[in-house]
Amino acid sequence: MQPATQQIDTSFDSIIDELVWRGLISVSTDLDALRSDLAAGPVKYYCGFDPTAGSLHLGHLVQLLLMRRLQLAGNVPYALVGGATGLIGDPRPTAERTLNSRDQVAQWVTQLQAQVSGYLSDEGDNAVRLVNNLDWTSQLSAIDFLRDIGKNFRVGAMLAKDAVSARLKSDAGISYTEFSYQVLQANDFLELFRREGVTLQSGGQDQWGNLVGGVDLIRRVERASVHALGSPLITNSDGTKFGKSEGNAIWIDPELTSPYAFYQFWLNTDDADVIARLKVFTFLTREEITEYERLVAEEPFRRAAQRRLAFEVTAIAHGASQANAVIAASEALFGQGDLATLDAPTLAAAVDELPHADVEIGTPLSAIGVETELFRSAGEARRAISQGGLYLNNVKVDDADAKLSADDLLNGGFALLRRGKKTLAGIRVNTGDTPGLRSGF
RNA sequence: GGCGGGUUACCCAAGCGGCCAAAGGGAUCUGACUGUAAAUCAGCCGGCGUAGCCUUCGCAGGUUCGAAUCCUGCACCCGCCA
Repeated sequence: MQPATQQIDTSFDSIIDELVWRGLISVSTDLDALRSDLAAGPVKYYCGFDPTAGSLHLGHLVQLLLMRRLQLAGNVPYALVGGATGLIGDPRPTAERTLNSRDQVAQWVTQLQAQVSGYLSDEGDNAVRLVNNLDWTSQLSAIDFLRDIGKNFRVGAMLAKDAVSARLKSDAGISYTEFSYQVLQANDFLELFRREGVTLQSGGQDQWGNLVGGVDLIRRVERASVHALGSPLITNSDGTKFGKSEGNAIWIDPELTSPYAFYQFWLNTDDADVIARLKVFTFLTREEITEYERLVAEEPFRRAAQRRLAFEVTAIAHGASQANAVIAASEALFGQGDLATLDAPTLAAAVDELPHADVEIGTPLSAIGVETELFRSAGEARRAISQGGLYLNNVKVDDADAKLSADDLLNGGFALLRRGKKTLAGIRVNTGDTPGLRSGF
């Protein structure tokens, strides 16, 4: 199975029209002005990613794909990783951030740059440029900052920004450090405008205040009119937060969220959301997505749209071969066939995709469940078993004290433990070929 | 610097000497129904575990037979005044 080619949909007159159709623009500066600038020739644009963790997550993926679409339309992307802004911290609506060490932030910058460059082409005239705002911020003295930059900002306007006013109203208040964040980000836009001629910044809707901060600053000091695009926060139709599974973020780093878990996340997309997700997260054309819209309406039980979505996004993030491997594993594990009929290599590959444990015959199933993180504690495991929520090789486990026996092993010495309907873990048993010595070291 | 208010389990939030492992809501989780969906209903929801025990209510001490609840000190947060 091959993923869709990354391309723009030529049935649209302008890339802007495609972005609007995909639901990627919720707020913007003058769209018609931007449309004509884009029609006149390649536009240089940027989006910033602050290093607040060692990996980007699905919220960032929206921005990366928005950037990619603009790049496919011939424009020049500048991917900014905020080595400076990451040291300050964007005000969250709820509470003050804990500052991370400089070493930590520097390390995250390196990691995020590597991730970001995987989503944007580095070939041709409009290859991606990686920039770091620490390059122009680290040498700035407090006096320069206050005289040259700060003078352009009115406190009244700064206080009016949603991010700041929300915090002022909350119990947490806001530090001067975080209050200053918007100045740094506005200055980034100005620097990129001056140095590189960047005239468009995109970002999430929650960044809108910061985006227009840059636009205003450039208008004020350079007398130039530049653009900003804000994409909507992706929300689930049932009101829960998008991009979380069991309360944990879905990361694009395969070490943090396995490709299998990543694929399963998308596969479980709600019918009510799946078309919107195809628009945002895949390169399928309008025509193809319209067809899936029909399929969801007429035969939702086949879940064709979810399957395609899961495959496409997994391929974008982890590559086509990994996406196909994960599909094969999912089909083996969720297929109708008897697990006992699966051959050892198929099982081995499937177990490899799952959290798994190497254990010995006689280990209590509850302990295996804890080791594979199916459960947080033995008590939770016992509780689940008593509620009928644990299965060994698709057979419900009745006894909270049940242990793994040799009869439970499938081909190749594997077994499968399942919590609830769809959370799986693999069990591998060392079949005793190795000497049973437990020499001290 | 002064005065007042606050810090409870994943989140919000009650409790104000024993009936408190701690109300209520949300989230997560499990079951039924299903399409590895949604909605709905039911259960669970600190740890170990048959009873029972252990660790928790910002931190450290103290009073008491007994403290999340009272006292002292400390830290942090919010507001008003200077």
